[in-house]
Amino acid sequence: MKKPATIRDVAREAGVSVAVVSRVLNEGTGPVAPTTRAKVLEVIEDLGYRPRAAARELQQRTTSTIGLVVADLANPFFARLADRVVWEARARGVHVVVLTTQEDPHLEAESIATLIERSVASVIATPAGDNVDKWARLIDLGINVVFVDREIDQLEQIDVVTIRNDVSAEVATAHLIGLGHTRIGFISGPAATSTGRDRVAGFRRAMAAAGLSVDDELVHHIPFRGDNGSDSVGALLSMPEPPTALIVGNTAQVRSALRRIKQSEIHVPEDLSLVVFDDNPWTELVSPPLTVVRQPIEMLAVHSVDLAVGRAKGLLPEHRRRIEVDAEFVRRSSSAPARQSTPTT
Amino acid sequence: MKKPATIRDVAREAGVSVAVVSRVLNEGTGPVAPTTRAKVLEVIEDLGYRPRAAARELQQRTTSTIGLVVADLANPFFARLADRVVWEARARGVHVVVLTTQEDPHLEAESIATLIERSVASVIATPAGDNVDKWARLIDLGINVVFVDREIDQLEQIDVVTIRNDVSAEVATAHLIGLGHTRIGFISGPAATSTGRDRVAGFRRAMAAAGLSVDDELVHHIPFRGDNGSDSVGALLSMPEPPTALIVGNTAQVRSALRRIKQSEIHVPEDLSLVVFDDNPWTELVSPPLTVVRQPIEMLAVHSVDLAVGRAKGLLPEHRRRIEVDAEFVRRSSSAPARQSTPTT
DNA sequence: TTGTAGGCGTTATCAG
DNA sequence: CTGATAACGCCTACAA
Repeated sequence: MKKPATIRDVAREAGVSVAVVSRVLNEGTGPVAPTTRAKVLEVIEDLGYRPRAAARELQQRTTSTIGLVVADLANPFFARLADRVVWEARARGVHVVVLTTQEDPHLEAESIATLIERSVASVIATPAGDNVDKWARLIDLGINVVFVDREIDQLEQIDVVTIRNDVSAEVATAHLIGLGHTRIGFISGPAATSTGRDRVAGFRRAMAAAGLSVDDELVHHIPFRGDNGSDSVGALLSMPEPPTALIVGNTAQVRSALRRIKQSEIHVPEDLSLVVFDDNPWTELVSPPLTVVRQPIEMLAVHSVDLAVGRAKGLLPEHRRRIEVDAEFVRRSSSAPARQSTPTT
Repeated sequence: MKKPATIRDVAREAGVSVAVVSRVLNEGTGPVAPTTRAKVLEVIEDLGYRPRAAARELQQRTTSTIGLVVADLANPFFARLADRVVWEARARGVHVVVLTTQEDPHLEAESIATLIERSVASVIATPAGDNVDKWARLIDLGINVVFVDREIDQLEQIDVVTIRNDVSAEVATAHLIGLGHTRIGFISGPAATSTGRDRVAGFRRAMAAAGLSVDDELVHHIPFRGDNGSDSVGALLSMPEPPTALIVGNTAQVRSALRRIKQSEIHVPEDLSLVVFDDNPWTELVSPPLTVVRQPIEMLAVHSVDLAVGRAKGLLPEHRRRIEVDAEFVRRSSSAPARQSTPTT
């Protein structure tokens, strides 16, 4: 266990000053004679020298690290987002510190504190909805924040990358209406989240456009964590007049909801048409393959990293940016025409 | 965008020296009068002061950061591993820098270099199999390395956390043999990986124990990435005498394999019994629900973090540790008794 | 119990 | 083109 070589070791060994070594390390900082440069590079190689990140960060103001704050990586949506973010970041030479919050505002606050300590250049996050002041403080400290997927209304100055949630829900709803469904259930995220609200808004808009009224009992706002998807499905199916179609607009609860449906006597799509917000390869492997609203995760990630890194390098226009990407509606076999409406018992 | 307060600001504001502030920051470093401590804490709160991580790391030798090197987060196995690692690490007050390699040795080497620069305390990794010297160098620099899931034989001094791959495969195979199958296909990972080899070894052992010979054409070593699972299944099913049972021991290829089976005319489990290495909630939502070898990801993560953090704090015995955990065999409906063996066409 | 001063490894400023 | 040298923010002997 030998201690790592420092820039001084390299300088001595190469017979030059540390300043010169520093210059060959960060090209463009200053002039270096070709011969000297070669010599230095050779020594660096010999000693296996690597500049110490901590020392750099200390004297520069910023870091080549960005923080990624998501609820949890066990959720395929976040996992894939994280995967792309890490990948895109690497391509730009920056590292990613991943923090998970389990949708817990307290943990989120803690994560924010951590990111401040690490003086990251930027952070990409899917905010839970609270901690408005904490996020604001981050901005205040000059740390660039990019909200992805979700957003917080009060924080208007923060960059946002999101899918068109309302439109996506609208399309999904219109699809079902077109199939003759009139009683449609909608399971969404918490009303405190932008996605939870926007999707329901789109749903209502589509219903209204078709001249259909919405039975509020059919609209469920449920948390992302836990097994509420199952409960919601249970409640919906045991209604005196159950819906003939269901949209699960809460990606994290799709599995839970699906499990409950499988356990019941309900057949999809004969008894219940199903559309879910999820782009998970497994959705096409279940029976029947699910009609889905596929979120373009890659796009979300790319844009987020672009903003995060771009801001850090200060080469983006001052004003806050809001990037919306379209989700893709993929019709498969879980949605089908409504049966002749049978009068209530 | 005001610049962050430093320890000096706090000291001045509190009317004490930086040493005192430092002491209240790291309790136990030295004595501080209760009143002074209170005053300092108050100022810290007021100024929203946060010690700068880079400065700390610079003068201390080590970091409170560990690196996690996995192939990609889009793979649910790694995603869940990462999730637990991040979580367990947080519980111990350390951060995680996640790096992905896409199973590419070159990217892996790059990741290793990065981790050296960041002078992380430890790294948890699923090594691709090459880069033996690079990993060794990490050790040489005093950075603790923990291999999880896979390992590299030449690196005997490195801590390892893994499931009992051979036994798991043996159990799965014995299960199928018990159901009357004699021609069993096995799709495994690359022969260059420990998991790829060990699982096949277990498979062969079980076959031998039952007095069955193994047709080498039925054993496929395929990469983790790409769509080879589908190809393998295709090849297997189009053999003159196809297997009546199949074990997919390459988690990353389960989906690909499954998709191909669904596309074919083959019925599971009537025509083909199926057992896969995967613990993914979706495996029980497909039809039929899959019989699986469930990897205890949480255990792998916990032990890895324990080792990584424990080593970093130097409170673990010198000698290298090797932790093996049992995988859980979960029988569901994709495996069934073999039909009366029909003679070859 | 508290304060002073030196150093951690780099980069940046300014003379040579 | 190259070389001293002063920060960067924090910890830690060593003094007081």
